[in-house]
This record gives sequence, C-alpha cells and structure tokens, in this order.
Amino acid sequence: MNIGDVAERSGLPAKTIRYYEDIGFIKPRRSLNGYRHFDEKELHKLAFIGRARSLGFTIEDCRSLLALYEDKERASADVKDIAKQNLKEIDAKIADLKAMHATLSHLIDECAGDHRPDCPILKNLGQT
Amino acid sequence: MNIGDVAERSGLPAKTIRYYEDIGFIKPRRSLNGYRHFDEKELHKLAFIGRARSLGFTIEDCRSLLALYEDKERASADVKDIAKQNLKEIDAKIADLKAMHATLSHLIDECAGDHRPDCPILKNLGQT
DNA sequence: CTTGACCTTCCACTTGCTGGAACCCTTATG
DNA sequence: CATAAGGGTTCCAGCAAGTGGAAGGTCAAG
Repeated sequence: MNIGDVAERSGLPAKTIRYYEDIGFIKPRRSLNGYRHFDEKELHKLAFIGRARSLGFTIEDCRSLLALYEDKERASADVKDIAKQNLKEIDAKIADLKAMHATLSHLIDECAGDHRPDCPILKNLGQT
Repeated sequence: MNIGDVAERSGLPAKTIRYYEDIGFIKPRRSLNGYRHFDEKELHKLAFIGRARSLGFTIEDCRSLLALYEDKERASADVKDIAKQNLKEIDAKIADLKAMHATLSHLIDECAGDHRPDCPILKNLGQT
C-alpha cells in the first residue's frame, strides 16, 4: 500500500501519517522509487492510534498504549491506569466547560441584545 | 506600576503580559531604565482579557470584545453574538467530551485491571 | 561592594498537526 | 512522443497561546 491507500483506510490524512513516522510510531519500508510502502500491520497500528487520539489520548498516551498493546506480557491494570487518568482529565474538562457555560449563558440571558449600548456581558468582564 | 505588580494584580504571568504587548493588546510606556510602566487603565484591560480568556474566548474574540468595550456606541447585540457563538462551541466541546467519557468509562468497567494480559480497552482500540 | 530580586531582549520549545513550495514518478490520452 | 493529471517525496513555515531559559541591565539593602 502507498500512503494514499493507508490514508483512506485508516481515516488519517497522509500528512498526519508522515508526521507519525517522524515521531517514530511507524517505520514503513521504501519502494525503489522512494515511496513509503505499508503493510497491514502498520495500517492497523495507525488505525489504533487514530482511535486512541479520537478518544482524547495524547500522543504520549498512544506511545504507552502501543507499547502495552505489543507487549504480550503486560497487565491490564497498566492500561486501565492510563485510561482512568484520561477519564479524570475528561471529567475535569467537562466540569470546567460546564462552569463556563453557566457563567456565559447567565450573561447572555441578561443581555438585551439590541442596538442599545448597555451590555451586562461587557460590564461583567470589565469588573475590576 | 512595573510588570511584576501588574502580574500580581491581574493574575496573569509577566510572560503573558509581555506576550499581550507583542500582539498589540497594550502599549505600556517605558521608564528611563527601559522598564514597562503600566497605569490603571492597562491593568484593567489586562484583567478584562484574563477574565474573557478564562471564559474560553479566544485571543481574537478578546480583540473584538475589547474593541466593543471601548466603543461607546456599540450595540449589545454585537457582544451577545460573540458570546452566543462561544457558548455554542462550549456546548459542542461538552458533547464531545461526554461521548469520550461514555466510551472510555465503559471500557474501563469491562477491564479487570489485574495482572492478566487480557484487556478489553486495548482489544477495542485494536479492532480493525 | 556585593547579593538578590527585579527587569530587559531574544530564541527555542510546546501539541498535533496543516499548508505550501518545489520537485520526482506513473499512467493515460491526444 | 509530449504532456497533463494525479500520485508521491522533501523541507520549511505556521497555527494557538503562551512557557522556559539564557544573557544581561537595574535597583535597593546590608
């Protein structure tokens, strides 16, 4: 497979795949013409990374998960720890966003939103 | 005020304040020794930006909000539009994070988390 | 006089890509 | 055979929104 096929099958842009090679996730062989040549295993690995990324795992998380994935001896507890840590971060982000939501929607409700210059949103932001 | 005082009173790191000068939010005068010299107005502006940023407004949003803030003729509707757009983005982020949360906590629940190598989290990520 | 706390500038790095330029390779068509 | 389209390659730059650090100037106290 060339990079375009892998891009299509993994759902990742070709640029991203080259980037993932740069940072050492994959090491595809090269054809005589210099093109990257991917096998199923690498496609699989890229798809794995793509799914992990879409679940909010960082690149470094992916590195750990991949290592665990390829280590037949690893304990599921190690993986669970990473996932749990990730879940905690997700929870924190949700809490933050909810607080923002509350403040902002309160301000929006109070704002007349007409042509008059009086605006509680700016008033609030400007409070020293 | 020197930058340290402003940093303390605004809650922004000095580095960030210099950065905000770089991108044109403020133009503090300089003392003879080259130190930045801030007045209350600039402190106020920085605090305004800090609050807006903590509500999730981007730097570009802040630029618009500041312009509106300093324009006595502006209609509150303009401000409300920016805030509403922001709220929409917050909602979308919350929805995304909730979806991640659901998937991940489901996987975590299914994972034994012991020393055995069988792990549903990796199994799921590896599904081609 | 020296120490330590400030301040200055500038450059590099972060995260996770993305865009573009300039160029090479392959295949199909006029 | 020329050429054009549509792959591929490299490298360089940039995004947001700062953060870290080096190298150096300034100021007040002991």
